[in-house]
Amino acid sequence: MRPTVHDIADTAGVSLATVDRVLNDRPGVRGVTKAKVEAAIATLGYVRDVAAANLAKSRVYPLVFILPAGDNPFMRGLEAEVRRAGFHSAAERTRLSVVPVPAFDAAALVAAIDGAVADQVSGIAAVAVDAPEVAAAIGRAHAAGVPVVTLVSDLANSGRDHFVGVDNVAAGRTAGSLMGRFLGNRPGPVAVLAGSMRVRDHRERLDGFLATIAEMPVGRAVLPVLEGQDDPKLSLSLVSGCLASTPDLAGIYSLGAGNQGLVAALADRTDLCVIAHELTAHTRAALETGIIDAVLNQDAGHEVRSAIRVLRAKADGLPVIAAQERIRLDIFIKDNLPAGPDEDDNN
Amino acid sequence: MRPTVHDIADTAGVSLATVDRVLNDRPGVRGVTKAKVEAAIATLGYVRDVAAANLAKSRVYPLVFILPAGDNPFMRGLEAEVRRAGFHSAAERTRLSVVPVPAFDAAALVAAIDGAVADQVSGIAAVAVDAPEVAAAIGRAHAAGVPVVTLVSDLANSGRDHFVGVDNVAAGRTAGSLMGRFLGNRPGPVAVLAGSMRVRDHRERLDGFLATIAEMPVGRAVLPVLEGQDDPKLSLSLVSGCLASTPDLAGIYSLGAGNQGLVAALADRTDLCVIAHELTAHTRAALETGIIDAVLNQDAGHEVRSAIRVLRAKADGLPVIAAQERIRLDIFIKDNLPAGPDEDDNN
DNA sequence: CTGTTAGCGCATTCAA
DNA sequence: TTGAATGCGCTAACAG
Repeated sequence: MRPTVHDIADTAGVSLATVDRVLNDRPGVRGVTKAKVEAAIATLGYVRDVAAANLAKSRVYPLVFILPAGDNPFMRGLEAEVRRAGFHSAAERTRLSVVPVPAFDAAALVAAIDGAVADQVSGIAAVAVDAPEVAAAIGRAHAAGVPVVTLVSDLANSGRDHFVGVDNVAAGRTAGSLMGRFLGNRPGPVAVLAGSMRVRDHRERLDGFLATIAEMPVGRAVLPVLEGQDDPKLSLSLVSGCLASTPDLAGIYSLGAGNQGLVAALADRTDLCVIAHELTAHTRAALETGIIDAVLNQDAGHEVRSAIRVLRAKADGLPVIAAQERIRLDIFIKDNLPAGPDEDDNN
Repeated sequence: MRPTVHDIADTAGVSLATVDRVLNDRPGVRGVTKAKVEAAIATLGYVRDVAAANLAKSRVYPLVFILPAGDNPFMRGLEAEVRRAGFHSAAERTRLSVVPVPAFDAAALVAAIDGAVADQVSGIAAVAVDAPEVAAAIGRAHAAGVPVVTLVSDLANSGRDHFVGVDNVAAGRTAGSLMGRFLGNRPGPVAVLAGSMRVRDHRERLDGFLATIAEMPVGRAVLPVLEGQDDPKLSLSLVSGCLASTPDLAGIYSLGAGNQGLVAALADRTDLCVIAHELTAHTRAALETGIIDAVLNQDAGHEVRSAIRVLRAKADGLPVIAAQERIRLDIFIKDNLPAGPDEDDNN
């Protein structure tokens, strides 16, 4: 059997309580005693049974996810993943809740953050809106000892403890690279559809995309960004207008919002090279029919689980293993589409 | 707080032991009593705390991974992931071990399987070799009540409980699709490098690839398969020979073995479209220098963790959630390469 | 500064 | 057929 706290207590000649103190480095242990215990730990190769530890603690960790309301499919997917994680969170002794706030509404986000702090939660995950008052609220939470992670869209200089999301510049580069390869030497400009240039993740994706297109051997123009405000109708009309006014359009890069309008505007035009972000019912269907050529995706399930792990670690004052919490950028084409509309695992 | 067994016992007016009996549906409970308890469980919305249950059981699950020896980087990566999982497996009360067997050696694999069964392990994960005696050994293990999962390469009709790995036909299709798009209307045949056509996963990948290439609007010839036997030198000479004898060669698809020789043979030829399987040090470097255009990957970490979950579930007689255990096929290009040589999470 | 003791939620002997 | 009591490995009062 694996060594237990009793074993180290015995071989170190101390009591359980003392062992526990050095294990959780709590104060009130003499240097020599501590050394003895640590020696015993080392020689026995002790590893703490976290399950038992959590059981004994019987502490619960109320974690709150502050997510944009509305019917953005990706955000709704995130929420679904939180609920799914909540189901299994029993063993982890976490209590998950979701607080919806109007999208792009800095004031509402600030209120939600302050509210969570007032509620004594042990961690906050929020999709950041890029505004100074939001940074200030995050700062207050941090000052109050409540760990905060930004989700999907980051907010630097806010004092957030961690960012859970993909490298959006790399995502843009990936899109540009695929677009360039798929188009080959076919002439014609490409268009870009964004939700809003006021959100950081979209800006970063665009930067990466433009840089890669510029590096291509084949020169290619990028039309001015279409801002669809995540509104299906507006997105549809913008894309339709672009198609009408640019007969030689070769491709479209959708930064992540307005995919429904985009697909509607394209109808059955499979001749363009279209690359979009986020795998949802709309993009999946369009991928299958050939309207969209590739979808770049961040796995909402992985993000939620990573956020939970990070918040718990921060709440316990434990270190975060950065390499383990890196969120991958998935590339999907028609042929490697995961089977169901249901998402995956683990992790 | 969440309801516990005590709460059920109280509201049902029975003892803990009785509650436990119906929870784990063990014999020795009258129908009426059982009904009362089940009613209490339902009304209270009880969910069992698995961590506490495992702690109380203090049962350990010795699981053995039978992996091909040798220096195939992917297999060594798998082994590394088993060790990594073993580190965290403490909380899961699993005891992981790795048994190396010579690659492609059916007899050795059979011996290893029978040995594990003799050792009373509670589960076996093995990279299957496609041979009847292996199927028979798996059948014996199954008959002895030891669950078996095949890893990476499957073996149907063997009675294995589950297969952990990617859909290799879809993987081949993905490769063919990318190859076709990247090449566009550039003329020239493509070559295929395999380890051996005797392993099922390679055969399936080839099938998918050929099918997709055949469906392409641009007709394209596929040269006879080069079998490198997972030997760097042989692979190198085969590819070199092919390059010499086929000046208009447009692309190469590497089914998964011999990437080191492939990269060596290509030297600094970045004009070919090269798609390979498995992200290793060699393929990663070649992706960065442009020798390889895309790498298809199955995440070894996910596979190992999935195998563990499945074996534990089988050992406990619990159902496996198929959707949750599906292994994804990752596409990597230069731009979405994960940062470190170190792998990830979760999960 | 260190040790004793009593649980956390569940499984499991051993009695009744 | 049912129940009482004990312990899994660890944490946390509370004493000393």
